[in-house]
Amino acid sequence: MTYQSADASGKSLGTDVLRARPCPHNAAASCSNCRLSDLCLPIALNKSEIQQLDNIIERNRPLGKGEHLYRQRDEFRSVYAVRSGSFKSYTLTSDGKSRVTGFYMPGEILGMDGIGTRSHGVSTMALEHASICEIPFSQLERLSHQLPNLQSRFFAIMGNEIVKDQQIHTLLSSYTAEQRLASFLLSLSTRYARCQRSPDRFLLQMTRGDIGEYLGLTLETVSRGFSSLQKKAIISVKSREIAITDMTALKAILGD
Amino acid sequence: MTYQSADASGKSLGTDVLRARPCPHNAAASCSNCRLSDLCLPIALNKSEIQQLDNIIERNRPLGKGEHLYRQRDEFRSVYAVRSGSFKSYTLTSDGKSRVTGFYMPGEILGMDGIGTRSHGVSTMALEHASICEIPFSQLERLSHQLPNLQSRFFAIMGNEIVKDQQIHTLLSSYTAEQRLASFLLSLSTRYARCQRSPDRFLLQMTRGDIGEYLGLTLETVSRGFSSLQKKAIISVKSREIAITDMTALKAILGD
DNA sequence: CGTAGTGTTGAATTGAATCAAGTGTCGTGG
DNA sequence: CCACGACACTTGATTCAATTCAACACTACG
Repeated sequence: MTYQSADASGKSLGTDVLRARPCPHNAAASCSNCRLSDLCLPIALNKSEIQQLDNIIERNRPLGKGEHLYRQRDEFRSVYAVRSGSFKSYTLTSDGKSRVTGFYMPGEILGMDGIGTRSHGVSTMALEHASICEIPFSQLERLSHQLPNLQSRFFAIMGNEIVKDQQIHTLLSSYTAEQRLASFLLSLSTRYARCQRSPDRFLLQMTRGDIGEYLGLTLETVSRGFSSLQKKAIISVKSREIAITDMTALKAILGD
Repeated sequence: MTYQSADASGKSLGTDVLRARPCPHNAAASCSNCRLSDLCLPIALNKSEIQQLDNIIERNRPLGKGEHLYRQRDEFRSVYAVRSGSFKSYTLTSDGKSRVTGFYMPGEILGMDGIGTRSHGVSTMALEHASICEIPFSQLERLSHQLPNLQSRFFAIMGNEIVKDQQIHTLLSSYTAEQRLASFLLSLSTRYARCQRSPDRFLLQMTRGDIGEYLGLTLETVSRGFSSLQKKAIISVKSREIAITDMTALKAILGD
């Protein structure tokens, strides 16, 4: 289900913020008029460059909740920009358990795990109705070769991905359960803000189990963590709806 | 201290393997005759391309043990290829503790954490006498723009770094202390093999504390883990010297 | 020779996992 | 339209793996 219907439950935390402005599914038929263009691949490209990028992008049919964009071991062909909705990437461990490696929101690039190995190291699944821009990598390489700005931009995107991964490394190797959750919520908050949505009131599209698999915790610990943060009046939780009521305190949990 | 002197203690685990073939410090004055060229940046480049790459590389004076290559928040200028010796990258957390984000061995590329942000997110320090090839990034970008093979190669290197980081994410979020150690030793083993050194007999250049900071464990747990693996006759440990005596069993620890 | 850094091991403690029970919600099909 | 089953979530009790605290051994080096 999408956030709209969840909000329609009547027991929602608050106003219509959660219902407002779903990221556009069909609106943008090109990068030029996509309102995510200032946080996606096109940053730092001029009009004609964006036009050329546009030409190689394939805008496929939207994915339904639970549908896979690609699966672990699939041959790598493309990277993807999230246009609307959200995704999770995950691996299956040798004993069959799944581990979430990342969540992706509008304007973010995913699928870069296949670039070096030519095969995807993780599976990626839509967490809700979602749409993507598919960017065939061989064409992206060819175009990057013609447009220095695009090459630079893609190097930067990959560099940022590396930084993000290193930060998670640090988080997993030294934070307590509550610190991990605080950090997770803050990350969602800034990313929602980036795509013009409320930074202190949003709907989780993933389950407690997904969050746990991402943060190295069990779903019970995630649930207890939310309860505990709520008891401290730092957040307010109603099932998937989160409101951050004391941003300062939330940040303080990460260490003073 | 270098591995030579440690080996000279007289209580070494075995033969002269640890002493043999230190990765060359001064030998390679160019990529063309560097014996790491088949695992470093030059892979997939032809002779003339390697020549051009060579021209932008700066081969600085070697670093002594404990010296920094760059520090967190330093302006980003270059990426680096390890020529000899080994390095650790680490961050300082808000409460002053350090967390190791990676170890780097000959032929590996480091410093990519600065590409997106234009400033280094971690500090990098030599774990022993070591030498590096500095590759000024603006020049690398310019040259990549001229040489599609180099652009491809660097995309691949960054992609592999992302995959490696995701694997560590999985490791930290689901492995036990002993599994983390087993995985760490296996990683070192394959990387030593790649640079022509023994895969089952090597010297750790990092402290138990470093390993713990990398794997999200305390140094005591690392020490106990080594002792436990030794008791099971899977490895043999004498301070920094490691011999893997039962590779199959070591791999089996990671899950059947 | 003494000191600082590194490593080992033991005992006590603890934070999160596991096990378990129960509630709430949603979608489906009768 | 309601009942049913599947899932998601919460909370409590217990267990356990790793941390913390502590003491001591080894090595390297000024």
